[in-house]
Amino acid sequence: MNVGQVAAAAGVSVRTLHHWDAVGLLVPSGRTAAGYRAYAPADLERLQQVLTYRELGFSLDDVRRLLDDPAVDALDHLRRQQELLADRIARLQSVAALVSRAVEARSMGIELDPHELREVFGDEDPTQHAEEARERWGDTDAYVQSHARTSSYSKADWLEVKAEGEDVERRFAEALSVGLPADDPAVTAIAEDHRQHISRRFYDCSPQMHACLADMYVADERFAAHYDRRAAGLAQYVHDAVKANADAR
Amino acid sequence: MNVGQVAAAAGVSVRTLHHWDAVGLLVPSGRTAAGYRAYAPADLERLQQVLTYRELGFSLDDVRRLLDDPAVDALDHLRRQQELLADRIARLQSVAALVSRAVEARSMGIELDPHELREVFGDEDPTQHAEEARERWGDTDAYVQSHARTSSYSKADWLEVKAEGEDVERRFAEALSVGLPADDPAVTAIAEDHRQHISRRFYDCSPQMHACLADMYVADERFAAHYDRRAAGLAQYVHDAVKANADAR
DNA sequence: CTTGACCCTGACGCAGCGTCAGGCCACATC
DNA sequence: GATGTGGCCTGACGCTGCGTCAGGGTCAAG
Repeated sequence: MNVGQVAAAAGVSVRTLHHWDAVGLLVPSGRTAAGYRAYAPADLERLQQVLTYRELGFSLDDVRRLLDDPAVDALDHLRRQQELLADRIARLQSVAALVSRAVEARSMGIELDPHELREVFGDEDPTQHAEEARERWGDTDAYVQSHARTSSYSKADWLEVKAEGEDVERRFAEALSVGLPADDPAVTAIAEDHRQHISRRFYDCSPQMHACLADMYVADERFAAHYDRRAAGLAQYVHDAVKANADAR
Repeated sequence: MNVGQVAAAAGVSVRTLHHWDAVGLLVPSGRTAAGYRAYAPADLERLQQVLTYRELGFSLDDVRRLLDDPAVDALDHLRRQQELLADRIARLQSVAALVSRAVEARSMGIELDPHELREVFGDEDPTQHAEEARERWGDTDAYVQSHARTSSYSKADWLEVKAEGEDVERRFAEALSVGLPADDPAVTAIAEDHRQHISRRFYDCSPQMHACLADMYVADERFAAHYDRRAAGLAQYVHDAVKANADAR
């Protein structure tokens, strides 16, 4: 096979193959009389491994060293690539989950601490963070579902979501200001509306899950601050109302 | 604050701050008499945002535009970031699938043929043209819908989708080879199946939209080449069948 | 007043290619 | 056999996001 065909098959440019040849990463095993590069089947196999390692973010130099190590054979490479890919995918998924959380937080008017964002991208143990995230958010299904839904929301959808959230909060604040106890049926009804808002817009939120969220509203400073900015003690009030609503169900 | 302090605080090099100054990404709001860069609190705030966006993989140019354009808000960026992450995850998953197949093939002593390569890395990979697709169709409802659906597809789903597409193409090719005219009911029926395949798997595709797609199948070389590789004239044939089907509806 | 740790502005280098430029091959068509 | 047309070749320069000197001014302490 000549460069053009190989490039098309591999989804890279001819220039890229030239470059890989020049740096000794993938040197075609033959040339035609006219000097055309001729790629043999073995070259294509190496090409596939180059592509995979490159996809994984290795530098060309690293890839070359990996593939030129005579102690490691093709099958070893493939197995290693499988592991690396699995790690990488898991890591990206945890990043995606974080971004989703940022989107949710944003839609409620809360800015995520950039510090927190950076934690994920730093050189920390990815599994550790994934566990922590799962601990905080309880259910991975909720993530997946939330992401699936919100990723198709238009700007207008987001405005609606925000308006709904606003409305619920306003009603909570009003109930608090007129002195209704948090377990009053009128207030737990607002909590129920809140739960259904989440279920409709983000993910199926059971009363138990909702109670979990409520805990976070007081435990997480940012959420607490968000509510308390509207009215002093609102975070605790919402928490109590949600708990009362969950108990009633 | 001067460069050294800011660099230490932010965990970047002084050279990096120089660079960001030079390209207008983060220009300190003051200079001392001696020409030393003087960073104000507002500069540090901007720095935080730069760091965050940079971690998220935006180019410096993009970051500058994001921060300097008051019309776009952070929510948009986060959502865009969600999409990019979903794309990358999907891509890595398909690479992982290929590697797994390569392992199986290897352990059975079978060589992997170049066609397999193309499936993942080449022009038949469904995620490969994601960037271009966004550029061309990013604003359309169809794109948004398609992305929302496909982002939740598993590896197995993709295999099904591909098999369905394969089947439709095979039937078209067969109809062509036995000499059926493109507007024969048996052929427009295949076109209809094709349309419903798209509607089920990607986005609601009206007959009109389908006709538009058909135009592209002959106009866009890559699509044309894709069909014509299976059988000479197939792109045009599919185009005609789809048009006839659209007219009949 | 010196010393050493800062700061400044160029300027070059690096990866991993994209993108011409200039020229040779291959195959089809007139 | 001439003439396209398109693919191949080898340079060579450009780009991003800085690292890394080089040559020189500045500041606070001793």
